[in-house]
Amino acid sequence: MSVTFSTSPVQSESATKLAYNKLRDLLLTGDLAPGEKLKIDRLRDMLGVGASPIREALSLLVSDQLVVRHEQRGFRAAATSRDNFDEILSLRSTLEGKALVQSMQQSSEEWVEQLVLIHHRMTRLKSNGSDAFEHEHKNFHMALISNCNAPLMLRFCDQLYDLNIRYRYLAARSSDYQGRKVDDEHIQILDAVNSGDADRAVRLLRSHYEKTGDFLKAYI
Amino acid sequence: MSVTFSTSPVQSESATKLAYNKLRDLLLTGDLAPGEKLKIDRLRDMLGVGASPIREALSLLVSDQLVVRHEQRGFRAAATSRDNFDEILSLRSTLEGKALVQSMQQSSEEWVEQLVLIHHRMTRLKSNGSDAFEHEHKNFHMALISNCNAPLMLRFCDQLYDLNIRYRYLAARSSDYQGRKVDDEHIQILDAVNSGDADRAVRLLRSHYEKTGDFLKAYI
DNA sequence: CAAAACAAAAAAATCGATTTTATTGGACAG
DNA sequence: CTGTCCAATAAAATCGATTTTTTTGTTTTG
Repeated sequence: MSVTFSTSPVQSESATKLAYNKLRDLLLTGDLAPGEKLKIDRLRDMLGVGASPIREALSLLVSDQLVVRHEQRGFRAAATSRDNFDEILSLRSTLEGKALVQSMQQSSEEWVEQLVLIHHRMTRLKSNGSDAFEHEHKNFHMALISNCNAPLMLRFCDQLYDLNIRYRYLAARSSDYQGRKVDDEHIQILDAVNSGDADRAVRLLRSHYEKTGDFLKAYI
Repeated sequence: MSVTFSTSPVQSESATKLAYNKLRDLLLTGDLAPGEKLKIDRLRDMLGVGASPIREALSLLVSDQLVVRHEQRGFRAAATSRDNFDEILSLRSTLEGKALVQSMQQSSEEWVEQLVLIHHRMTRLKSNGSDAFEHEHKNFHMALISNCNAPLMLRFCDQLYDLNIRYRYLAARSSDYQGRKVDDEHIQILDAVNSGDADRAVRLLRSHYEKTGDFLKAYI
């Protein structure tokens, strides 16, 4: 396969995709606060693209549940609530538990090696809440369940992860928030996966979420 | 509260919502076939609205998993596959099972009465595959789990219902498809709900899906 | 003074036209 | 022939302007 370099070597992404990524980021970090009105013109100025890509991106985010649309009165950042947080946790527990079991049932050498690698990369970045760490942390959690061969479930888990992390960022805005030490738990889960003990892995994963959940609830 | 009739009494829905509803319908029934290219111009002509609402509606359908978007090469109706069908069934079983248990745990007089009413309306329309019946059938299944007080889960179940029903419509296009008799099963589930036996209700609901699933698999 | 009616402003929604990108169908070289 | 290159076409993506709807603030009326 030959590649031409006559045109730009970097695949320039579409304005819609760019808007989608930036908006999602702003929503997850809370720069666009829960419940906030999302005026097209303002976003147009912020992101430097036209109204059409903005509206398309917002439409994508509607089904991601990060944005709500009110007929003829525009878009808003989805609200947050204690109930919503609890539900996210409960659903993650159910779905990721199921996905982890399935992943382990068809475990493979490659998958486990991949997990170890991603875990290594994540720990190198420390749990300092940097964007790079957050990215690898999501990577790690998704990798843990990625071997389940169930794309729909993974898509739901991905969505739920994002909905969940928004609460973490919101908590981080609180002045007295201190990130929780979690790498011990990650290592234990990884160990259970490695030893093929699915029951233990799921139990640890759930406990990991419960602990993080209880910790975060103080800041909601 | 007073109502003026000086303007149209029917709240005219936005072009986007109209496009969304029509497109979803076309996708669910298979009029827009799995894998089919969805050209904006063609849809524009079909639905009589401009490109912007079409693109917005398609973006909404992307996250609904009924449409896939390929960067710079437009939209396609999501493909179907045996694996996809199996996964939908498995997820419905998990999520609706959970939702039904939660609904029953906080069961109320109103909710059960609502169920009975919706079941009545559904049976009156016979299981003849008419649009009206299909609508009530979805109503019934959603009502069954609607008391769970878990909007995210309901949203997932709604999505999965739609993904699932597409396979039913596709099967119905096969010349030798005969709809399955299902009302006995509905009645049994309703009975279990009414008697407060959650285990039995969930068992029956799952068996209902398994039977329908096995039946449909012959036509995939 | 409270509530309705209206006008002005702002914002959402939509359209038509333009720009960018991908696809198609030869023409040509090896 | 077979694959590469190029031009013509088709389609996607985006923009700017227009239309429609909602919101806001003011005035009028009972």
